[in-house]
Amino acid sequence: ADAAAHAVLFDLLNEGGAHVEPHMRRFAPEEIVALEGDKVEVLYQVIDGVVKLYKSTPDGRRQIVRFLYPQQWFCGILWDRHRYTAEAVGPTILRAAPRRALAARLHTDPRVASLALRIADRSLQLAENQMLVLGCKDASGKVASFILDLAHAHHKVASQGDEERTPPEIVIPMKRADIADYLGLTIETVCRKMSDFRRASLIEMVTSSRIRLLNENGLRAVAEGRCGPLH
Amino acid sequence: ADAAAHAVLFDLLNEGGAHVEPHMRRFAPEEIVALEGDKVEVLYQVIDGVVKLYKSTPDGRRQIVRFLYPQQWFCGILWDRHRYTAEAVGPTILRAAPRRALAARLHTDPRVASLALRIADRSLQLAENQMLVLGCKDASGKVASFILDLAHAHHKVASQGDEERTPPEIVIPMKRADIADYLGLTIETVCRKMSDFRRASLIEMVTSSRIRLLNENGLRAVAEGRCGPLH
DNA sequence: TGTTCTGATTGACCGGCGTCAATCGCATGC
DNA sequence: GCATGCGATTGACGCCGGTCAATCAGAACA
Repeated sequence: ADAAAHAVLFDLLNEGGAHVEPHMRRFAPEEIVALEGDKVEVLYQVIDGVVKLYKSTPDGRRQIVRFLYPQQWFCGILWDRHRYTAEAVGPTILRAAPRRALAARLHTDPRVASLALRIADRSLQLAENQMLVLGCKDASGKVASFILDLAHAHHKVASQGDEERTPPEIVIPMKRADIADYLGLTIETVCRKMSDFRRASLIEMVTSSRIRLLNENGLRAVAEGRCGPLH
Repeated sequence: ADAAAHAVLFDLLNEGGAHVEPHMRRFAPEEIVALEGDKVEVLYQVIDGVVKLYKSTPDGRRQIVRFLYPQQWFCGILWDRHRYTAEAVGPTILRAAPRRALAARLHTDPRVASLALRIADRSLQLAENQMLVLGCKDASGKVASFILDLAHAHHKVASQGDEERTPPEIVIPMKRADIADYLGLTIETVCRKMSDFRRASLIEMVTSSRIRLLNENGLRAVAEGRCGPLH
């Protein structure tokens, strides 16, 4: 339902009088898409890959506010300047649309405003959920929550040989440092917790960036704090 | 600029065909305004007092997502159900408007959609800033940031005798437990940090709920992490 | 296939913050 | 005035997670 809203916005843009030509842009890993504080000239939609949005503190720390997955908009129609930096996690393809074209229709076309509202509201909901994770959960809970979110966002790759009765693989597209900056932890703690989960047979690590959920309910128990320390 | 948007929404509601009669409601301290999960029937605007919005975890912890101050909307036009609980901090007066009246005009009146977008976007910005605080800052930084936010939100009470050259008082309307749940800390840590600030002459505590900024730049240094421990 | 580099993992150590508990301060009611 | 109770404050103590450092694993490249 959310993905639908994101997909429709571009169609709206091209219909009617505004003959806008959105164009694709390709980004390399670690490449900056937009810099915090820069003017917002262009809105992006993720076509393929993942983008991280982060704010930096004066003392060099980073907080990743959100990861953007395919279909989702990097959308500051109302913003004069970017509130955070957008950076490609891996090789990424984005669709770009000039902000002015959409901003102009914001006050005339209720459908544009309504869709923008829906997208902003979805962003708000994600931010609120993340605040709960950041403020209430311990390290184990944070990492477990993150893995479960990944699993249910359908960013998984079905296991090729489906003959076996093993759960599908989950691809973790970002590196440990990004996970740490997203969860308010350090790289080392993220690693340790994932190793804990592996030792407790909650997950299986195919590679460091591909895992399998062996015990989803157990992981959910950890995420919700019901659960002692994993000896 | 933000307060203006909040104020205008009600005028929009009453103009035109919708003869809506918004009515005032009075709430006692700790009184629940809306419960997480309940249907959203009514939208509220704070007239006087402060409201806290919080999510609860299965294990009894709370995360206060935001404090609402006068003029601000508790606004889930798009929501089927409340995403968090709203509770009055002190004696509070709210103005209520039926959600249907606004939701109906969302898809026809661009001004309603545009204003709702502006409010949602502002909420998003506040949530993002709070994520930075929750994820990146230590206890001192969190409490210092909170005090500075209060100071600049103009919720201060000018000191009666203005003859003296002392900074104006800042009223802290919520109790320590609420501050703790907002910052992801415990009551004790909040107390300790405020005592640290007092001992370092960064603030003066007139009462436990009324303070004065003695050294705003020093407090900002603490908030931004530039600053050793306050011996 | 070997080299190199980046990222992931594990270990040792310790300091900040949570936990538990006692005390204080202030408001409210009898 | 005195009792009661809630919230704020301070102290003691222990553990989780940050810091520093070493090692491992896998990808990229010649």
